Amino acid sequence: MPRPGKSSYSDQKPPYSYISLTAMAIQHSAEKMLPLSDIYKFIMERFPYYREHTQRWQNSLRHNLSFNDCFIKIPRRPDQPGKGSFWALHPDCGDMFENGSFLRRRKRFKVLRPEPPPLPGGGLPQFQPYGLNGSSPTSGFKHPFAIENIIGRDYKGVIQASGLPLASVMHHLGYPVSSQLSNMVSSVWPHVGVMDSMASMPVSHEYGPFGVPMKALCHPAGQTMPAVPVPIKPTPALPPVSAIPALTVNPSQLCPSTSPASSSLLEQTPPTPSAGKSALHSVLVHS
DNA sequence: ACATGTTTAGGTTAGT
DNA sequence: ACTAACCTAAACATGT
Repeated sequence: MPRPGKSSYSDQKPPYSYISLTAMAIQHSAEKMLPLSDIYKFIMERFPYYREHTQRWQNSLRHNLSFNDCFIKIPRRPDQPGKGSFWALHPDCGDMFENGSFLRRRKRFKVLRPEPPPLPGGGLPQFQPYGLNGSSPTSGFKHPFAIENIIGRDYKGVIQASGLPLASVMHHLGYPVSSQLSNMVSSVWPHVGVMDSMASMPVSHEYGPFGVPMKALCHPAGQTMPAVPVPIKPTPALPPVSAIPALTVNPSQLCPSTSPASSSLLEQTPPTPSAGKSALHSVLVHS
């Protein structure tokens, strides 16, 4: 497998947004997750432009990690000492870019934060629909991947204080519970096992995503939850970084109006045949 | 102290 | 022109 080499784009600013640079770094890692410092390292090693003004762009990058729901934070296990958490890509973020442009993501549906509900036992909460055209929380949205992050962020205190599983809180709010979230957790935390339905979740583990204790993602022992049907769709995988075309031309040339829409990085093709052997590709194969 | 993470605010740019 | 995505700065909180 090709490995990224030393550098590309000389001192020019690469035609990638911070989101795509970060996604590249994460996707290129063996574990599909990286601590912040390694994301910095990946970018600085490959793009000399980012070896300067580190305060500026690293602040922006941290802002992107926190602000964008396509990135999820995964706490370290006790046997993984070090600073900060790992950052991973949300399982549903595989089609963020289209039309050959890595400067801007495809247009997304607007996600509205739900109003915080009363504590459990205080009645059903009111929530705003998200997605377009008033779609319900359980259907019609195209990019639902922000939801678990929002729930986990907004209701972390409730979850931690009550010991309720995140799935229970989400169910309480009227949200579907993504099986992909469970699958991702189990892939990152193999000892947890597969949580493939709300009715059969493991218990007694310490940590999980969102800074929530693992048990909060699982069923309290002895309790059963009503199963919520969740449509399972295939998760498009991000391509290896070697498949991402290097674009050395003016960014305005990156999105020819005649190019067919493409839904994943893997499907991108270089704008010109010669660009196929572009700077980034060449450094990728000379490690 | 410093790195990491969160949030707000304001400006810029690209797509429609 | 309008909107969404993006960039940058900055204040502040938290963790090591």
